[in-house]
Amino acid sequence: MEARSQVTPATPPDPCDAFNRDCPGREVLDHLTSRWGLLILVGLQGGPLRFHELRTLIDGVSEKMLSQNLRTLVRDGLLSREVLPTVPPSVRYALTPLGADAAAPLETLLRWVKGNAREVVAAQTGHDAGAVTVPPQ
Amino acid sequence: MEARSQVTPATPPDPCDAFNRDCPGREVLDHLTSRWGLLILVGLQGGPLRFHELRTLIDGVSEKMLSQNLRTLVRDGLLSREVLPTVPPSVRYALTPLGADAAAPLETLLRWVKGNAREVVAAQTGHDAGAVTVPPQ
DNA sequence: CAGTATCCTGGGGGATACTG
DNA sequence: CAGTATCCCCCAGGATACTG
Repeated sequence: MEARSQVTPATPPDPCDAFNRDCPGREVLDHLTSRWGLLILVGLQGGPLRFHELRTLIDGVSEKMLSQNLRTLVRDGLLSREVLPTVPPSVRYALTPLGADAAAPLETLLRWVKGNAREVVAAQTGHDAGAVTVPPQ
Repeated sequence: MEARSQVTPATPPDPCDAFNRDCPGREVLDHLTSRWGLLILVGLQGGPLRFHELRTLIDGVSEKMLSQNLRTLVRDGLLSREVLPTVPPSVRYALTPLGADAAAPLETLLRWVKGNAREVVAAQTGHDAGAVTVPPQ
């Protein structure tokens, strides 16, 4: 294994660039940036939450979508799922170390949006106003 | 207004939290994290590109989707679109300052995926192997 | 409480063809 | 070259109902 010095001196073994269609990163990226997946990951940064707590936190998500996304993220190794042996069963979802790692840039993104959404909306309306295809006479 | 001081003393004027369903940030977030939107923004970090250059860079995108996403991002004020008066018309897309600002966290995310996609894939296969519903025998 | 199952609809998104 | 228009399929995702 260490005899491979001739091929690529210092090139990191990363053929997994999302700009390529066959890269597995495409799928991972889709999970991370899916509308609900992103909010789940970031929402869990404050600590573990139960199903219904997540449902409450993430306004507008349906049970189906929440459940579906949770399963995907657990499968991806980004979340852990722990069933507590209480009488009404309760399940606790938490970020794995890998998930916490992924959540960080997502939170940065979310914060950017929070701070700049209004500016974007302003740009939209400005654009719509300026893009008059039919100049008045 | 000040008579309502009992409710929330020092609430920051940011009702635009993407965790709320009616927040305009939801839509902005969708544009930023859409499969092609993200790659366009990050792809333009190296400098302006023309339509077909983007099409080549972003493997697998159709002309329709590229065009559609470009229009959306221009409208959002994240990209600029400049038509050059050449004989075969050429169009140059570039990040606006706002767009460059947004692209930064997206690039961080993309780099994370690039570095950790394999680990996620490994988690997936491990999960699939462990989740044997029908024990062999 | 924490889901799964089923039905159904809108639109994301690909392929192809045409235009300025 | 840089798109727009059209057709069409598939599935994300909501609503509702049922289960352990």
